[in-house]
Amino acid sequence: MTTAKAPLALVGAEPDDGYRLQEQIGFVLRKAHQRHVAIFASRIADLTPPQFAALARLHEVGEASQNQLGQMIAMDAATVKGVIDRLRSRGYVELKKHDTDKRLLLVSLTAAGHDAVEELIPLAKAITEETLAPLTAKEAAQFLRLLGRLA
Amino acid sequence: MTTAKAPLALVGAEPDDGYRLQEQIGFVLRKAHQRHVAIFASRIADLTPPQFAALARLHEVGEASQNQLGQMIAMDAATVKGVIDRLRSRGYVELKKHDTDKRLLLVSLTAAGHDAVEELIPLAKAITEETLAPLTAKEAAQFLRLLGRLA
DNA sequence: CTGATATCATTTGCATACGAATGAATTTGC
DNA sequence: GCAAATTCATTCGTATGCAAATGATATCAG
Repeated sequence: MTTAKAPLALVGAEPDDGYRLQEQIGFVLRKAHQRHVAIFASRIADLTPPQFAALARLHEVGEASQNQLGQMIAMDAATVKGVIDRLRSRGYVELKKHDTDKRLLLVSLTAAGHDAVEELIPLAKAITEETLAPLTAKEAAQFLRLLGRLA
Repeated sequence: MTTAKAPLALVGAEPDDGYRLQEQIGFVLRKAHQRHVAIFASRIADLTPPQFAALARLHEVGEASQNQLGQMIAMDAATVKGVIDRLRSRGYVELKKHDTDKRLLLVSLTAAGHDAVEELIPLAKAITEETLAPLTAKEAAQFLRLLGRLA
């Protein structure tokens, strides 16, 4: 039996021993996300990515209850409420009660919100491009495809 | 001029018009990260990913100042402090002042922290595997390689 | 040596993010 | 029809995450 504490020139058969944080998907995912958020902030200073996601989705679908919107942008009810509150205080969205179902609070873009989204969409595309800049076009497409399967 | 509001059976030559949140890297990255955190929580209930990252890094390097540790796990000083505080209140790490440089606060694992990391490392590997499960081994390797370039 | 700079830890304020609890309103099951 | 289960919005508590300010300490420049 081998009594060596550390493998000397190991033959590639002992994958269990080393643990490197850099190889853990979560750690790298977190760092990539951080980098993206920084790029976003440098180009769109007055909105956060979640806020923009809410506006962009409302621009697509027109109107939704808070819960529905949350599902559409992967946010739980508590988080959505905070995001919508802040967007409302800036005049980008408005709330109104549903006609028949008194539980629902419908969210929609104001005119200002609509204008803001349309102005920001080109910037958002540029942000995606800058985030993917370290990759070639082919790699970026591959990456987006795989990332989509993990999300 | 065309007055149609929506393109009817468009020929695939108009990439500028559509904006789909699903295609924005940040949105998908955020969702993938959320999914990973959920997997992590289901397997390691009593630590968060950042807390585990701090423990794992200390396990690698032995001892570091708060700022150094922050750089090693991509956390700013304010965030590190909170994470270390919580780990300390659980007895996983301890702090001591640097001998000569009175500004530095050195962080290191306690015996309990050391044991915890070694127990959790196999679970962390399983978490990475589960997160990458939607991909084949080849795709996962490719994905990790590309993600590393973006992080 | 000393004033300017830099570094470190800390604190505050704001913004996600989620679990859990709550009360109001709706839908289901029988 | 009506009790049970569900849905919705809200609130609370905890945990990142970052910008900015602060005070203590160290280093650097001249």
